[in-house]
Amino acid sequence: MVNIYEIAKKAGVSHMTVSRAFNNPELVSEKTRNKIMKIANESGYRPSQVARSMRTKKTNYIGLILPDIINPFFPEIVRGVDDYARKDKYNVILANTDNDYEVQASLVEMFLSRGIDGIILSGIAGGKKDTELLNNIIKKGIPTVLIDRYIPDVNSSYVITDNFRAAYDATNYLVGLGHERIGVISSPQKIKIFQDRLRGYKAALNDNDIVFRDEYIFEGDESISSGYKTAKNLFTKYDDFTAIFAMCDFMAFGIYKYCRENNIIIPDDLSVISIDNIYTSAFLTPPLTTMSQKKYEMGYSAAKILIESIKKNKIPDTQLVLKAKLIERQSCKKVK
Amino acid sequence: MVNIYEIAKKAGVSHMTVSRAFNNPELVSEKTRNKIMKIANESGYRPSQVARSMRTKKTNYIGLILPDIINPFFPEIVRGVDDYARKDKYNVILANTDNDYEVQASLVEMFLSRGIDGIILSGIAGGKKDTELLNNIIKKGIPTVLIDRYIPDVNSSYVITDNFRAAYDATNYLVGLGHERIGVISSPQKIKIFQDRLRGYKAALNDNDIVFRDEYIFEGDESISSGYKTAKNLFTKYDDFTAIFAMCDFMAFGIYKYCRENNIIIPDDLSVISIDNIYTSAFLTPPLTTMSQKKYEMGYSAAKILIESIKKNKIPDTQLVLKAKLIERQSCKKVK
DNA sequence: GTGAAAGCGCTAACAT
DNA sequence: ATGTTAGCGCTTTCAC
Repeated sequence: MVNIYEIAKKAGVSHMTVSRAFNNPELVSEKTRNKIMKIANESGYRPSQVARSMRTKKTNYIGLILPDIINPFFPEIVRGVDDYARKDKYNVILANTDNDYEVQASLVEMFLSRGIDGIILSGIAGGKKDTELLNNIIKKGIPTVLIDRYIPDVNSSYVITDNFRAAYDATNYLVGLGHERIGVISSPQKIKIFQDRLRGYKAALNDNDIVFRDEYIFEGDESISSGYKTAKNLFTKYDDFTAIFAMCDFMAFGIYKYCRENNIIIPDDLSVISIDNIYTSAFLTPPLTTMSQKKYEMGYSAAKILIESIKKNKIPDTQLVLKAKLIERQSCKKVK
Repeated sequence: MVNIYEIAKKAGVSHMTVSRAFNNPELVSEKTRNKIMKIANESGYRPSQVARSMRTKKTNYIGLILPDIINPFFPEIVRGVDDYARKDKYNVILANTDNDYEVQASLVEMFLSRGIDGIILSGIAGGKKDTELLNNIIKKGIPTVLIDRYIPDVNSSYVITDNFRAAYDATNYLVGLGHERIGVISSPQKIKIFQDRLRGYKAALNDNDIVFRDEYIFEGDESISSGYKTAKNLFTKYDDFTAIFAMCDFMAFGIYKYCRENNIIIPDDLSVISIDNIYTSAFLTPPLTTMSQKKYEMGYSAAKILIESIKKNKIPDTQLVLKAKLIERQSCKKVK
């Protein structure tokens, strides 16, 4: 590939003038600059980012680590990250982990070896190993922003949804529709944000003078199949719930499946609300009422926080909490 | 960051021995190697990929350009690409274009400047500008593999679905169920693969002695809203179709929406089949019968083809055509 | 406004 | 099995 010296030679200037013409055009006389640019264009010259990174110790890459891009929760986040990053001439390196700690750790190593400028960690599970990993990254001074989930004991920058509020609002909405017996299809309570959601549910019941019952909580994971199985458990044990609050859309998808197979009509026999608003939840029958998480904005803001602090050469410390928004569709109905 | 010379010094060897210990361990005595590795670990040494790339002219990056990761067609492709790439210690740089030619072109420039080793182009629209861009890339000798869409006049490597066959099978399936009046909700016929699908539809009718009628083709784009609008057009003009073949799942989603709003019951009043099998089409009511494209495999194979040819230092020339598979769910029904 | 020298961290090529 | 030298293409620093 043609390099800076060739251009310099053709233009009759030193290679430094060429470098300046690209990086600090104001330091080069207009005439010289135009000449250089013309020659560069004709020669198909492109500054080598690799060589530049070598000197500057900046690569303009950010690493984006997430469990699985196939999960419809993530694509919007990725899009948000990419959109902000590209505006600032950063590129995004994407990598899936399937929540495997070993993979996560080796990715971090790989990223460091590649000299990436910062990391966005989305959907980190939050176990002991994860905490260790995150602490490690922070100790190394790599700018890092968490998305969607945070780890309580670790002082890191993050962008998350107000999970307490989202669950509170969802529950409150059901109560407003007259529901009192509201089951919960819960995601793992070992994960902080789901604890927050459960607290929101309890608080809403409490504020409406409805007694909370532990037996109404049915815990699964975050998959459609788990939603299905957990719904089955619930209906095997009780048949008098008028509504279910699912902690994520995927779990609601599973509930839909169970109901379809068992002739339970949503919303006539059962109201369903959840949290997420993934792309296709609007196309279920009936369209799913859900608390929409601002996924795109989460990605966009996380990239903004990360890149701004990279530029200032400091560790990001912003903690951003976004409100979820009720998307009223047709899976909930008034009772009595 | 600690470099190769520091490790060399601590280990009492030359920097080349350290380099070899990492890159060609068999050339270093076991004793020396162990010593080096121990010191490297303790010092937190990681070879700099940037410096390595500088010398070797290989970055182990591949660029993945696609219209929009939010479109559920793409995440599985991305996952396939990432899975293969990472096995070979490559990383994927992801970028969205919204089918904007300018963005595509500037991305290619950016990638070249970054010295990426190859490009995967997914869902390229196929207009004149796109053809120009692709020709340009090929002329520059950048290893490139297309996914999902190919450009007929350009001799490039690609991985696509057998679109003719997919449409043929879909249509044939409907005919087998007794349908004869089958409308088509088509994606843009200026795009080659959709022409292929239309040919498949025609061929299946022909083979079953059903006359093809041009008026039965209703063209939209590839969005849900377009599916809705196009379905509306169709039903305004005709009310006696027993089945519709939609060229992509998104269009089918739009049809579902229209039907729900107009009390047309799928599959009792209307059978619907399409092509894609995106993640959530199984969760529509009724679950969508569709020709499943092997999206993950498309991504995986494209990465394989690309990376293998990068390693052999040649331009990829494999053209891979994958069969779509009928996923029989509940949106189609026998007539009469 | 422009240039010369040095060096970022590594590997290729050659030497021992 | 190990070492020496040179140089990849840039930017930083200092000089004019």
